[in-house]
Amino acid sequence: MKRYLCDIYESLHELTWYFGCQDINGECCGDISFVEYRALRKISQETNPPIKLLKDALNVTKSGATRIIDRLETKGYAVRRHSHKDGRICCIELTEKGKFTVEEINNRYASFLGESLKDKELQTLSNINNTLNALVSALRQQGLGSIRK
Amino acid sequence: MKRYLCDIYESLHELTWYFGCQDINGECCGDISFVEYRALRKISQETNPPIKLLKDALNVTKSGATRIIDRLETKGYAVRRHSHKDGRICCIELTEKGKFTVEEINNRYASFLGESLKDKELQTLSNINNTLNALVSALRQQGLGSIRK
DNA sequence: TCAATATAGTTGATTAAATCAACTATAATA
DNA sequence: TATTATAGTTGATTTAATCAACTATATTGA
Repeated sequence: MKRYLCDIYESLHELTWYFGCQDINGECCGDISFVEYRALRKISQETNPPIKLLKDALNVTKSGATRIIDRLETKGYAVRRHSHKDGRICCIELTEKGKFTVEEINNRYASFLGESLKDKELQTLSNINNTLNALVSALRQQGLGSIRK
Repeated sequence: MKRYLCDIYESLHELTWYFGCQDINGECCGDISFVEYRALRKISQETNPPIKLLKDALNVTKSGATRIIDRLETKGYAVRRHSHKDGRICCIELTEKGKFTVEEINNRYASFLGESLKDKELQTLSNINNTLNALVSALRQQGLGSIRK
């Protein structure tokens, strides 16, 4: 049991290295940083999320989130819209450029992954997928909420 | 195939969130940052690695690596030793405090993981482990070297 | 052998990006 | 309607990275 956990932890660390903090061969993100990419991804998965949601998703402070959006806005990847329902909230929306870019980067990572797994059986891929899903939902269940102000 | 890849990529992103960039409930690292922890881990896995190895492992520039070691040294987690074989190289060594700390943090993460998986069969854990290993070695094979100066 | 080149690491200056604390504005509540 | 809570922004500061120039040692090859 302990042995398995340590090995799994070890693997997760290494996976993290590949997917968690860096470009792929220097060609990931053009003029956006990795957190900015993560922000774009999150925005693309939600419908007009408020800044607070990004703060939690990215685990930064709210001023940190404000600034990430500032940067994305300046570079033309996203815009702030005022909420009609609640005047305090601003809803983040991707521009066309933002949508295009997040897709492009997603594809680059996915094809890197595809390249790595190109010799695997379909069954193996399905296994990997199921296993990761199980792992993710176990972790998600346990929580680990945002810890920043 | 494409579908699997996207899902897998999605899971990896989420795993990354849990293990790749942040503290666990604010209680991970005390006075060391996440990259510093990664550096400690790497040092603990090698025998007196030179700075260059850390630069590659952490994907930072060599001056970046120098500074990470500076910090670890100042805080008493590691020391530089001169190589006897090659005067240009300095070998990084963990102090007792460093060894203790990296173990402690490893355990904290592993037990977070263990908590999440506590209801799983041993067989399931074994599956997860095998699957992750397969994934990691596939990625490792494909490369993705350091891209910093 | 020794000049040229390569490698390992450090340092000063700069930049990027985060934090904190104080602030404005709106909404919820009692 | 006064109080409190929530969403977001801003100025000042801090952390930690980069780049370019540097020192020191090792390797190479004419």
